[in-house]
Amino acid sequence: MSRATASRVNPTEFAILGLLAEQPRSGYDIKKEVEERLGHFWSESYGHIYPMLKRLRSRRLITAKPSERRAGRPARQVYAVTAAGRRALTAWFERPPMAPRPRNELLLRLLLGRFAPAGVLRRDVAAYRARAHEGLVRLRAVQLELDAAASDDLDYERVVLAFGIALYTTLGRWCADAEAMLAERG
Amino acid sequence: MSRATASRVNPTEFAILGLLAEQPRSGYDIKKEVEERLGHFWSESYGHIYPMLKRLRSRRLITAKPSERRAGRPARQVYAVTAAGRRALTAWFERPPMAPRPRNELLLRLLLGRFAPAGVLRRDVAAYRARAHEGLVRLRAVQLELDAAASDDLDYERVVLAFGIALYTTLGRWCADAEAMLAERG
DNA sequence: CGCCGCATGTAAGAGGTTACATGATTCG
DNA sequence: CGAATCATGTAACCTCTTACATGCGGCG
Repeated sequence: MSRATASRVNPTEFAILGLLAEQPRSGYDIKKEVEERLGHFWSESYGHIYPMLKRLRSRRLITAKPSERRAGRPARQVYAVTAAGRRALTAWFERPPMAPRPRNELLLRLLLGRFAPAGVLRRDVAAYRARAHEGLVRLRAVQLELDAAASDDLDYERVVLAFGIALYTTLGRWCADAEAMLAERG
Repeated sequence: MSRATASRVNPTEFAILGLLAEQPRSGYDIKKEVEERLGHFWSESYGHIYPMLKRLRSRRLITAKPSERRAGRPARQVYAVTAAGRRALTAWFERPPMAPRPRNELLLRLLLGRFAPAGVLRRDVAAYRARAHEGLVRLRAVQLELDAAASDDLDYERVVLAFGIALYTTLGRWCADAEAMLAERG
């Protein structure tokens, strides 16, 4: 009755749950995995991961157990999803993704460009282009690896990769055009 | 001394400051302007705008005065930037934009695709494509308007518009490919 | 009369980052 | 020995959204 709560879902929670569904990991591993595999379109900080692990555990969506001692490495907790955790993961997929809150500071700056001191926008666009280029280089390297291994399991990785490559390529081209416009002006 | 504070800047603050630099506006106007002109790449809520206006005012970066009565409209506060406000705006341009925290839930879902119930990802990608298409249609309409008015002042608007069009076009294409892959699989 | 658009604001709380605290082990 | 990597966590704080509260005036 009364208020239909339902909706509230925290995507970070499900990023963690999903990574743990792939295989058991520690908080540290999760952070690494996010950086290496999802870095181009996702991010998490320790200060968010650890409290979230605690919370997921208190809801019995994951379990923790200390890993067996590995030669000269500090102790670590390894987390794994429970059956309830997998159900929660499925339920998350069921509801559509939240519309992202758009927030592109570079475009905000450009739109307010008449108030910008000379040169700063060119600098910013150039930096943006450098990032896009760097991203593209890295993703192409990943692409080589993926092309080598022909497995259907990797179709999802491939489609995500294709997104990144298409995006960085487009951004790079746009930056070049934008820089040309800015150069003409100033 | 001790800690070098310096860096902390809130982009919302400067979005507001920038819009007020263009012309004096009320909180309501700011919200409208953000939605209409920046909606594709920026967003703000009343719950953030009003407290921020208060804060900017307490720092003397903006001033407030009640608007003259307009036929049958409620009273409103109109805010305008001070000289100090313009300096703060310039200082903001001086420092490079913050790197955005990447957070694309659709890609997260795709990467965890093996855990998704059948069909949901196709649904999500289709919705994404629909949004891209809708965005593209709207921006093309804006483009027609902009092309009509040939003014250098609008170069910034044009370059931002070009960004949106390039992005939505790329996203639409990628979605089509992604849907093809998903259809093949399931 | 009730709803819609205009208009301003607050309170609670979610979500997330940064900085800090701690400590083991490996490598140069 | 010092630096780097591995590893876990907490506390303070910022940012921002949602839901709520309030009220005017016009229109059907």
